[in-house]
Amino acid sequence: MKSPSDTVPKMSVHSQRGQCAKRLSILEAAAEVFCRQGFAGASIDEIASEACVSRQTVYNHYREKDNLFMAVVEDVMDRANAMLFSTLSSFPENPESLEDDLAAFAVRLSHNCICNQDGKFLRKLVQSEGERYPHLFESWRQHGPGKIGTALAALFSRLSHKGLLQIDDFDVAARQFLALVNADLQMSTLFGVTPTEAELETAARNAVRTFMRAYAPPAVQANASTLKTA
Amino acid sequence: MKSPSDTVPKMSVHSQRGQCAKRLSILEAAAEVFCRQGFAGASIDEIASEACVSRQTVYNHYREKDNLFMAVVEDVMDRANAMLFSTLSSFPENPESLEDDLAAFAVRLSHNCICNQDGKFLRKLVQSEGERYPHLFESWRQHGPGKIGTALAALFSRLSHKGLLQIDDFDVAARQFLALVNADLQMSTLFGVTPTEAELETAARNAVRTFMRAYAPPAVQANASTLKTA
DNA sequence: GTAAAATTAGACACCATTGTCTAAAACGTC
DNA sequence: GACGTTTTAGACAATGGTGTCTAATTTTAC
Repeated sequence: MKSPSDTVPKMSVHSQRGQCAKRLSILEAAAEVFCRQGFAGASIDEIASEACVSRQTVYNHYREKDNLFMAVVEDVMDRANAMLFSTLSSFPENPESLEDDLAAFAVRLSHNCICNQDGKFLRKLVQSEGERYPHLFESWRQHGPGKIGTALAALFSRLSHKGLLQIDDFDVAARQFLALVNADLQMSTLFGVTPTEAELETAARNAVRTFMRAYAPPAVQANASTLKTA
Repeated sequence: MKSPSDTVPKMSVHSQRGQCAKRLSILEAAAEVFCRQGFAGASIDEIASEACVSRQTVYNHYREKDNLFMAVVEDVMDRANAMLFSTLSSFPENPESLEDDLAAFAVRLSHNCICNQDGKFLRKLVQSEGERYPHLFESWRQHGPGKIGTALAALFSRLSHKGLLQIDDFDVAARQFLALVNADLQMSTLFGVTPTEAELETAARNAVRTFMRAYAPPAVQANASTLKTA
């Protein structure tokens, strides 16, 4: 559809903006409604109304409900993926204080990838429709945030080689790190409440403290012990 | 409706058994279908057919869909609750080997309360309908398996007072224990696959090892350290 | 300003589902 | 075997959703 700009600069930015705005508006509303009501419970009318758009416009852009659903999933996954990469790139590879820096990283991870709207959507989605759409689950695991575990494992492996951590199984450690970060947030996230920044920090502190106690090398572990008993 | 048994022993056990069997069959099928399709996606026809019962019979017993749904939730919660209590009562209060016994307990917990059909149902349910039916979530948290954390905290507190563990915050430790046990299983449970007994045991071992490293008192911790380096 | 494209409201056929009703059949008790 | 209860199949109206169509209106491009 895209024509070379030299011959046909027909569709100006403005026109695309108009269409694009509608598309985005629909996508956003659809994500919201699908997340709230599930696929079967969501109606096109509701989505259209929430997007401030006529029902017909929805059909013009996305032919049918299934199609819209797929588009929403793809959109959310792309965004979540980008956010995940961006957050992972802030992993403390040369930490000043490993515990502090890991905790700060854990907060960013919760905030950007787990507790936000996209994270919530994907969790609900994979949980409720993952069995019926196996390719959805597979795509989530391989190209989406599901691979977060693998990525973290690689990062921990580097810290371990530097002698800052003492880890035997990086994949297990990565999964445990994630699990610990989630431990205090699960109640909130399950219910759909976004935790406050303070809650996020407390959860991260608790998680990292336990993680460090389990995986810090002897020297640092001794340090942590004295801190604990102090 | 119930009449005193001295005047009207009309309905014999047999007749009740017939009705009871139908009721249970419907309840079971409904749980299955609601779990698979969600509330909106489940149809009475499908439930009736899966229960080998006519649609009218479903309506005779449970008037309307909402009512049936509530009944299913209550039934599953009661069963899950009973199973939870039963499993918690097997917590190793006087352990021979704390690590081994905790791991065995973790396996029982996963097997009986988390990875079974009821656990899966409740997780999907609370995740997908918890926001729309707040009382459902509240009931899950207070009277259902949601309080598993609190119960575990009390048990850990006893171990801690005995000097077998060194825990500062029992609630945090309990949540972390559960999170660690789930860490390796989340992928499977999210997808809906029931993990094998071997996977359960590996997951439990990994979880308890990390938990012990973080919370074992100095003497035992030294022991674990030597084991680790050996 | 004009023409093309996009958007809108509304009507529409179609289908699935809910919940009711009825008459026949099956089951249980006595 | 007669009676009351439960179950069943099927028809049924009502509802709400999907997806299509059309004609009018608005937006955008030039």
